[in-house]
Amino acid sequence: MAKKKISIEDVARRAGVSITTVSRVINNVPTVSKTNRLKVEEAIRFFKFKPNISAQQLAKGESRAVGLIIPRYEGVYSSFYAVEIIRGVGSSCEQLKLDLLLHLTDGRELLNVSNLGGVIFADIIENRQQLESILEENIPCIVINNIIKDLPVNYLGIDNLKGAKTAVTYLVELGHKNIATITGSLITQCAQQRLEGYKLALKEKNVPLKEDYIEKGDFSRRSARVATLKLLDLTHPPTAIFVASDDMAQEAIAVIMEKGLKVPKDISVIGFDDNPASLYGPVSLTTMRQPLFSMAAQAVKELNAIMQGKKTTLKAILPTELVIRESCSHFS
Amino acid sequence: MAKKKISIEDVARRAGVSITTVSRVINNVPTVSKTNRLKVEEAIRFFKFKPNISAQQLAKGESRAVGLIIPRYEGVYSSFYAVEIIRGVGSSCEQLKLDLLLHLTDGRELLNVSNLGGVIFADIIENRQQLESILEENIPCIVINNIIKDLPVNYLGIDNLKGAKTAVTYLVELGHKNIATITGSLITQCAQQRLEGYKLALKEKNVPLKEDYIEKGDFSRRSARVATLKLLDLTHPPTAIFVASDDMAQEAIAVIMEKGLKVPKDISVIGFDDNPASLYGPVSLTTMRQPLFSMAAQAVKELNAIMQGKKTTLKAILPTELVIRESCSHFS
DNA sequence: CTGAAAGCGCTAACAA
DNA sequence: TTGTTAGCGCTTTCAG
Repeated sequence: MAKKKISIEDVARRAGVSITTVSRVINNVPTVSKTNRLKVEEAIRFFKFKPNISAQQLAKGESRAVGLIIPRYEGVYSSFYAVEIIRGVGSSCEQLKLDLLLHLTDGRELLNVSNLGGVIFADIIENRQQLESILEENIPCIVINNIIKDLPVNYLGIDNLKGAKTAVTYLVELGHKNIATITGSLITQCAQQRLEGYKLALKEKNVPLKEDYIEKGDFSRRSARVATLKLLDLTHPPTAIFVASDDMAQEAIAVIMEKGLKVPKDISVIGFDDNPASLYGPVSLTTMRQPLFSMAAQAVKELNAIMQGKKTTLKAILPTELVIRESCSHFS
Repeated sequence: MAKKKISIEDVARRAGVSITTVSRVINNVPTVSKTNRLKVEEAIRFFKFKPNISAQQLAKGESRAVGLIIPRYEGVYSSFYAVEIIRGVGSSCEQLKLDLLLHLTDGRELLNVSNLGGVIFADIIENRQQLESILEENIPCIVINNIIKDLPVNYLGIDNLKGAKTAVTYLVELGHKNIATITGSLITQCAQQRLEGYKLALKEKNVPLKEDYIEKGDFSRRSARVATLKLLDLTHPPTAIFVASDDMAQEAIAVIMEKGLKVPKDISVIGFDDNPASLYGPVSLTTMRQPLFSMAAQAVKELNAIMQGKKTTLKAILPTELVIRESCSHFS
């Protein structure tokens, strides 16, 4: 902590007022005379005084800091996901003047949130214990990117099921019958849901499900490459692939082109994310847009409202949107 | 903050000891009898007691939290850089049981670090004021990815100049005479240094510098695409390109291939980063490896040492390393 | 080995 | 509009 110790008292002395008055100025309490306010402000500037946050938190019994808990599973970081979440949360925190405490966790130990005003869980993977313990402490909390029905918790998720269904239905309606999928890491709820949506769409459209057409990836480009190669090697390769992330979809397209095939002429590819990078490949990617950044930003706003007692619960699921570009075409 | 208020006092009462003894147990002070220690531990478990961090900080006058300040310039996040830094810092903080406070900043307002034990600046871009003010406060501080000679500050940088020079020299030694470069965002020191290194290498090898061969990018794939197209449209297009980031290099390769040219047969491309994604394109990328993750992780360790008074200064520059893969070949 | 008591820097009644 | 005073929950002398 800071070595020098200019405290509220020094400021008070120089301004010739009580520390209470200084405190009032700091906290923008209106009942301070103009003269005193000016004197205090001068003294603050003079000392470059900044209030001690720990003391403020202790005295007020509240905090303007939010904790962002990110599970540390293999490949979170390569998945475009973590970055968007951190950006969204960070940007909203900056706007609302909230401090942001970032916690990468393997879920093994409980969190001490005594200096936090609220907590955001960016997905829940192998760390339900932490969530449950936070819930007991009765501190404002929101889970994002995960829909949790069996716990009394606020969440803000994305409709991955419907998103995937929309994507695959789109492929079916383009005339495709042989539609494969490359999944994300199935320890995540979103990857599970996207796989579910894939199955559901086929079922509704009476397209038979082939186990060979389901390739398990883990959101890494590497896994997408392996998966795509396997799909291309099948006796009856698919004519369309639904890939669980844009990043993996880009890799799939690269592999397909390396084999001398064309996208979308020979094989259609649809992704999931709407990663801006998808615009600048050899073929611009048709994809399902999911609002990660705004989900994260909104979560902070909602959390802030809850922290201020303006709101109590939140259970919301954000929609995705089909973005049609060049990587899918009619089956011919 | 937590609504329930089990304090050290509750624990003391249940254990039948003074709060001082409880405090001793919490802080692992050895002078506590085994019986008392056990009683206290039982009570802590019973109440699921977690010490109030703000109170601890206030009483101790020190903090185990480090602030990571990330400048908010256009495109930080698309640059692989921020993610690696956050990962490295986050991972080290977890190991050392340090809290991590993340602050995305546009550099406009000063930071209140009263609840921090130390600060890491991830690059300095338009926020020197913040740095200078921190320096005045005399709080442990390290700047990473930036070499600052004119301020008495600890830094841990990367030898971008030499790295770029090595890369370009490698191209020259492969027989190339027409070597272009696509720069990163020149408001960053690293991009400037890489451009400098490019020029230096050409000079040393007596290869004339052509202004046409210097294309300004900004670390985004988009900018790389534009730049590459311009280079290919020149009357005498380059036979080799040094690109300031792997991400941009990948895009350059994509563009080159779209034009029906081959990498490295027609044009050699070398990147900078050693982004794992570079392995999985159509051509695996030759690049300069820079140790971002470990730089960040090391910064935390050094900062921790400084916070504990075990060390006082740090001025270090980490080397880069040429990683030869498939995207460069002899000029023929 | 243990506990009483004095603060850490600030806020929040309560009086004035 | 202002100041006095009593804490917030914890650590840390200092006696014992």
